[in-house]
Amino acid sequence: MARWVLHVDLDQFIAAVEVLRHPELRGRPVVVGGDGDPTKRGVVSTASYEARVYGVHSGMPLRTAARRCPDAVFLAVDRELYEAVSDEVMAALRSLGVVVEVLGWDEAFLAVDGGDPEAVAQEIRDRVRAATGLECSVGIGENKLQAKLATGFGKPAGVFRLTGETWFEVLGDRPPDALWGIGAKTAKRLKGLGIGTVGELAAADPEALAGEMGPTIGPWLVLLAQGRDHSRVSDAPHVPRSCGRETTFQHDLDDWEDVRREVSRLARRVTGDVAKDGRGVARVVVKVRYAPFFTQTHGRTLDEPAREAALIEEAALAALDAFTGRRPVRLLGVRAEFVR
DNA sequence: TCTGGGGTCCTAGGACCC
DNA sequence: TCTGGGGTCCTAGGACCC
Repeated sequence: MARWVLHVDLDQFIAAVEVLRHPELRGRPVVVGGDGDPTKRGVVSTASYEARVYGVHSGMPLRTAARRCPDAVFLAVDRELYEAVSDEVMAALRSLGVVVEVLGWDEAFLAVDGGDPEAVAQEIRDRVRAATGLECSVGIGENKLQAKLATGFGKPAGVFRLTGETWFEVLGDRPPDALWGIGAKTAKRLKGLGIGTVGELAAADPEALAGEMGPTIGPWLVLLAQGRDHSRVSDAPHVPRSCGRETTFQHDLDDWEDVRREVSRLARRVTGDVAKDGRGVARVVVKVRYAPFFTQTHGRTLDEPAREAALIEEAALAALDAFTGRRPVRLLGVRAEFVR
């Protein structure tokens, strides 16, 4: 195993890419999300640092962002552009000749040998800037978990090293949801068990937590809090387990005939994605989110793996029949699971 | 005041089988 | 009145991440 893991994370990636193509926006609050219209349903994908000062952040409804920062420039999400720039970033990282594991558009792990990881981190920052004009931050750790968490302390445009030696000094008194994989729900459950910090979680009994949180997750949480992680940095190409499409409607769908028509449309879009993949589909799952933001799913397993549009659409409509509620619908989704 | 779209993995309960 | 126990598969829901 390489001595060091480096985690590279682009700073405000989507907003920064938009500023690159609209240089006149540099220094202004920029919010990218939805179709760029903050009066519509949608959330913030990324806000520039100038917008974050106003309390705007990822995941926030666009309407809320517009209220908090009325002077912000709102832009539509442009996936193809971000994918293209992301490819340039990853190519710059691979030019170092090390194993690169891509994690979405704007993040990667690198396995690095040698005694001066800070020098490698600076080299990474220089190469990414030269190739794309973008700034990134780099976390250095003895494993992926340490490196990933280190990056947050290096932002923006910095480098931070987090090791087994400094782990508790840096994270011990923080709440468990500072960790990668623990969110608000799990943090709240842990709090109910008297565990309020990373240090306390690290000292918890894995067996006892298995009883509370499940046989796999319980013991894993303790390892996470101890900063232990034995997973390798891997450049094996990612093989998707499923592919899906979903839509939130600007106005809730009241008429179930409209719902059926939209499910058919989504199923045909998914069929298009499936055709590009080439593998067969084993199961089709339909998701319905009703107006009060309550979500249900139902699926249909195909008699045998298939790629034909008619069969996938038929399975989606059959799955839709399992929904008996006829309340207004705000979101529909169709997901195809590939044969394993 | 509202809450996207793309995913992954784990859990719990029921069905089913021997 | 009592009605095992273990293993596996399937399904829906939950939590999390970018």
